[in-house]
Amino acid sequence: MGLDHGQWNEQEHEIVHRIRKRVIEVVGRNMELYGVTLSTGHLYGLLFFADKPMTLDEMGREMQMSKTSMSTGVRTLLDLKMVNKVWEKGSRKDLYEVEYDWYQTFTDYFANEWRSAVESNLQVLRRAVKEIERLLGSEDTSEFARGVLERDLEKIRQAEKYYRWLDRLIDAMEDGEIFDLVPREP
Amino acid sequence: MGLDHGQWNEQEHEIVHRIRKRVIEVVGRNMELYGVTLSTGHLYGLLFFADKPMTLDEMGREMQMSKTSMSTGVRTLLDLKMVNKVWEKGSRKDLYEVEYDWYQTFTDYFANEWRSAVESNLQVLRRAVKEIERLLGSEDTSEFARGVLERDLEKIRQAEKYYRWLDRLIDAMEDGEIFDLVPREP
DNA sequence: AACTTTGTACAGTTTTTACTGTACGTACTT
DNA sequence: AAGTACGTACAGTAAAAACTGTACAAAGTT
Repeated sequence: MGLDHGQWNEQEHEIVHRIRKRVIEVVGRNMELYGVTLSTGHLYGLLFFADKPMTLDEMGREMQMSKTSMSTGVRTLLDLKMVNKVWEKGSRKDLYEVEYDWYQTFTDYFANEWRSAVESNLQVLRRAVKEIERLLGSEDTSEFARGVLERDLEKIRQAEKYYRWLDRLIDAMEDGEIFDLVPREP
Repeated sequence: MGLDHGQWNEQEHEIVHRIRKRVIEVVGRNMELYGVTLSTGHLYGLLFFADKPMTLDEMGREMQMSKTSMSTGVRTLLDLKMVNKVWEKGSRKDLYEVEYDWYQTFTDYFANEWRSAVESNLQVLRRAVKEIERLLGSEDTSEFARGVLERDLEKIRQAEKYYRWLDRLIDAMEDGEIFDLVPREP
């Protein structure tokens, strides 16, 4: 697990390895909530315990997986801002380490993933509202169609309200207001 | 799309169908954030516009999919509390309709999915902390191992803090406190 | 009690996703 | 300029997930 075997005995190494493995396992598993693969979650766990930034080759060795997989895994985590690329002079390999500010990770996740979902939804909903309103205003629309359209419109309006709320919630996460309501531990 | 063709002309039906389809498409797509399949997302969209609770057979007909798929899809949505089972006397089929309170849906999602993730993580982390503390207290642990263990312990403690925060955030969602910070629209 | 209808378990198939190995472009070294 | 090391694009393969059809248990009807 990337630990120097020279300076301690095999038994101690085993114990640390076992503890880490269990933590990595559960952290990795629950990362599926962020929509990442189990193995990408494990990669994250590996980086979490690494005492220094790691290269793709090192990750591949530890994970017993191809460098290609490490490359794609790391990129996923970069997109989620869960790991950072680190520069170290002298090395021309790319180095990566986890973002240890998990509050930041959490709020970034919403700012990235949820925001774009909310925006695209709102856009489509607004367009649908417009179109329905146009139809309701038209002479040619039958009474029966009016009924259907009005019910749809009401539903869509409700959905819009919800998405606007979600948008504001994401704002509150992005600008840290959320920590007024639910404070961090010191 | 489950609409009675008798009472309006084909053209009107086409228009409504097109509008709904676009909304269903985007709602369904973004439901992948909740970890559900695209087709389950579409099923949700279908139910969203349905003017009455639907049976599995009706869903299958509309979605052009097997009843088995509808059964599993609906169950997924039930687990997420995104649809409700509805009773209607006279019918011995199960009927389902969407939960229109999307605020509720959102907070339930966190209360269900995220809560269990947080709890399992905390449990494992606490256990790891205990074990590390025991090792640090032992005479047999080498200096080098102490260094490693102390660094791990610090990381795990940070993680614990974060999860406790998340736990409180989920509390705030569950009991509606979140709406004090980010109010619903009237 | 025999017959229907309904929902789902299960096995098999198709589709999608994850993963690997090779091949190559870029950039640094000599 | 030739050589080397690095990351990733791409194509192929392995693994996983989604979906279907059949079969059957449970509950209702005749």
